[in-house]
Order: sequence, then C-alpha cells, then structure tokens
Amino acid sequence: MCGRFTITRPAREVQELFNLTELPEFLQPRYNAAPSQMIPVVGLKPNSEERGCVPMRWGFVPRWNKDEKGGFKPINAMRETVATNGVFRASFKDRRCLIPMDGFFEWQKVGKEKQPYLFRPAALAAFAGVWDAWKAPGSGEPVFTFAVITTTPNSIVEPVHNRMPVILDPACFAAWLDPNTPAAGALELLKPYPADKMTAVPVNRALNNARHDAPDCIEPV
DNA sequence: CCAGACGTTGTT
DNA sequence: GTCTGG
DNA sequence: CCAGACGTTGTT
DNA sequence: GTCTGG
Repeated sequence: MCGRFTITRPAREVQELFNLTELPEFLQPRYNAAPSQMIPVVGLKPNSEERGCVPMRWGFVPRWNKDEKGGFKPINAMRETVATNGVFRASFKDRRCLIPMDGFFEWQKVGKEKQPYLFRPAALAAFAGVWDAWKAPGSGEPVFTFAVITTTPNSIVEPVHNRMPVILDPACFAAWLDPNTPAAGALELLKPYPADKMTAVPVNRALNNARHDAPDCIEPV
C-alpha cells in the first residue's frame, strides 16, 4: 500500500514534466506527505483538455457520502477492483488523476519497531489516482479528495510489503487523464513499476511521525 | 420497485 | 482494542 | 501509513 | 452514483 510519499522536485520541474499551463505555486518540497493532508494533484480542468494542479485532501470521500467527515476514507484503491467497486467506479471512469511524486515509503516490522524504507523511481513520476468532489447539500465550496491506486509489488518492494502504489511513466499521463480512454485501456496502464528502475533504502524513523516533514525523513540509516 | 451497501491494510 | 488526526 | 488518544462529574 | 438483494 502506500501511506506516505515524497515530492521534492521544484515546482518548475513539475510544471514542465506534467505540461501545466501555470506554475504550481502550491507545490513545495514534501519529504513526508501523509493521509488527510492537502497534496498537489494533477487533473483535467472542467470541460477542458488543459491540465491543472490543485491541492486535494488524501482520503477519498465519494460525492454521495452524507457527511464529509464521517466514515472511513480510503487512501488507496485496489487496481483489481477500482473499475467496478461502487466507491470508485464513477471516479475511475471520469475523474482520474496524477499525483506527482519521486519516492514512497513502506514499513517493515523489526520486533516492536517499524522500520521505514524509501523506494524511489528512476525519475520524477506520478501515482495513478482517482478523485471526487464532495459538496454539502445546499451550498458551500466542494471538498476535493483522492485515493492512490495500488497493485502487486515488484521484486524490490516485495520483501517489505505485499502491495505497492501504481507509478505511471510520463508516456502514460495523457491516456490516463483522458476520460475518453475506455476502462479497459485505463486498466492496462496500471502496471507495477519496473524493479530494475527502482531503488530501496531504509531511512530515519523520524519519518514515522506524520507531523514531521523535513529532509531527515529520507536520510538513509 | 425501494433499501442498503459501497474501503484498504495488516494481522490472526 | 479501536478510532481519529496528521 | 503511524502516533496518540481513549472519561465523568463538578467546579472555575 | 451505481449496483445488489429482497
């Protein structure tokens, strides 16, 4: 699964790779992006083919939820069920998104301690995700939330965990975002990231505290 | 037709 | 043990 | 994902 | 929103 990640590259670089019209000023280096936080997400602007990067809350709230707060908010969606399950189905069809990232974390239990590992793709890339907008009945600003899609681990991640987030190569960005890409085609894009392009290293347990977001979170131990 | 459910991970 | 907040 | 909280009554 | 069960 994926419950923490990094996006440390400068906004300028993200703008270029994701082909954004505007500089995503909201995007600051994150060494410990965690669930429930506001995180930069790339999607298509309404009724447009133009891409935007906006803050969304990590933890999926479907639009039909009675309240925004209550209930379980999944941070992940399984590749195997994201297209068919009622929670994600509509978003998978119409509201796919990219979450810019350059590393993610998984934990290994060592006795009582939880040892985090940092896994990094070869270059700046993106998680595949789905988003939705929740609005209070009547009026109010919508709340945007998202979930990261997970799949089976590659051989680098497998010793530490039995799931890993789907990382998309930039070559797949356009097809993933396009709502005209049929479900079968979108599912085709969701492959485990190649192990030979990924590195793994155990890191400082300072990472474990979600309130701590600093470069020492990616410090090898 | 209406009512009710709809999640992931990890651990056991 | 289980839920909430970050 | 992990860390941290988790209660009532009465009094201020 | 959309599917399943009754």
